[in-house]
Amino acid sequence: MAEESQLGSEFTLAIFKLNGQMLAAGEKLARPAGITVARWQVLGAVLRQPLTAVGIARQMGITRQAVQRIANRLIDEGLLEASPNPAHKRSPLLGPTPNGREAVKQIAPQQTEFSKRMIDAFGRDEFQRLIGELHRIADVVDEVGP
Amino acid sequence: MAEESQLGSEFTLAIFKLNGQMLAAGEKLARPAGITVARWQVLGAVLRQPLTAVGIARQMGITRQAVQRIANRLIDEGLLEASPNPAHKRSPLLGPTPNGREAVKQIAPQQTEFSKRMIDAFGRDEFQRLIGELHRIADVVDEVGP
DNA sequence: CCCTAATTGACAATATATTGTCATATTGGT
DNA sequence: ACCAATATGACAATATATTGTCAATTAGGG
Repeated sequence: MAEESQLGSEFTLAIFKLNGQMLAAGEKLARPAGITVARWQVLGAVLRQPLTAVGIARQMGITRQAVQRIANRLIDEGLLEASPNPAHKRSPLLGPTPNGREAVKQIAPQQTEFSKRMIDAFGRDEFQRLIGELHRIADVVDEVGP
Repeated sequence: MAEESQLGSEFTLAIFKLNGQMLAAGEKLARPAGITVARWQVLGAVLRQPLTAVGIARQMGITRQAVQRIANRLIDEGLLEASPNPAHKRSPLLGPTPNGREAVKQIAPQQTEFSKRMIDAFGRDEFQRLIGELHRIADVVDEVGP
């Protein structure tokens, strides 16, 4: 009976561990550019097109307040800028400044390097298969989650 | 060229998402017992035998300071107790109080239920295989990580 | 035995995230 | 056009985690 519980714990702890590893890897990559993983994610979200804070939050899967806080700091630091949103007076569109774009650009080569090493280690097909498995797991957790 | 980078990002974000899901699931399970996931993890680590704060940190994969902070609060709340450590005067052994044990016990049934639903959804063999994959991924990240 | 290393708890500063509340702006139905 | 419901940014309180520092303890080599 407790056997199921143990399997579930092992599963959860395995994911927590992976999260810690990827977070640590990300910090290591982002640090030279003077930013953190969270700021990198926010900047990354608006590289292609400006988004509102709420839009960034949706994409990142965290609360809008958390994004607001980071976005405000990025604006203070001159990496992000707000431009008027025709569709919403109180919710400006947020986009990267040249400095913000530069910071993300600085990280890119090492991030690509790291990705390549991962892909090489697993094999490209296998790596893609694993990503598929992760998505599938997320779907199942969404379904059966408490 | 940037294709590798994208695959790597997708992988990382999939793990971040899973982490968020399992964290949310854990909070939902732990809340009725009046504790959080982090406190549950700390209490769970010392159920079988008392450990020092550093020992708990090692098992949880976080820094000793983070564990200290949580342990101190758990002691304040009467869920954890320190007993003299013959092997180290400054580093007491931490173990659950009856109340602490009770809190964890309260969570167990729902956690087992959730685990069962996950196992049923995947199939037992498949679920175990996935856990194996997660461990394997962690090993590879440890090897090739930046 | 002694002296240097490493370990450990305490404390502080900082970063990330959540929940809750408030005031204002936006939207949608009638 | 109006009014209720919703969305949004600002603000505050709380929880988790990291890094860095300090003093006291412990461990290990000579």
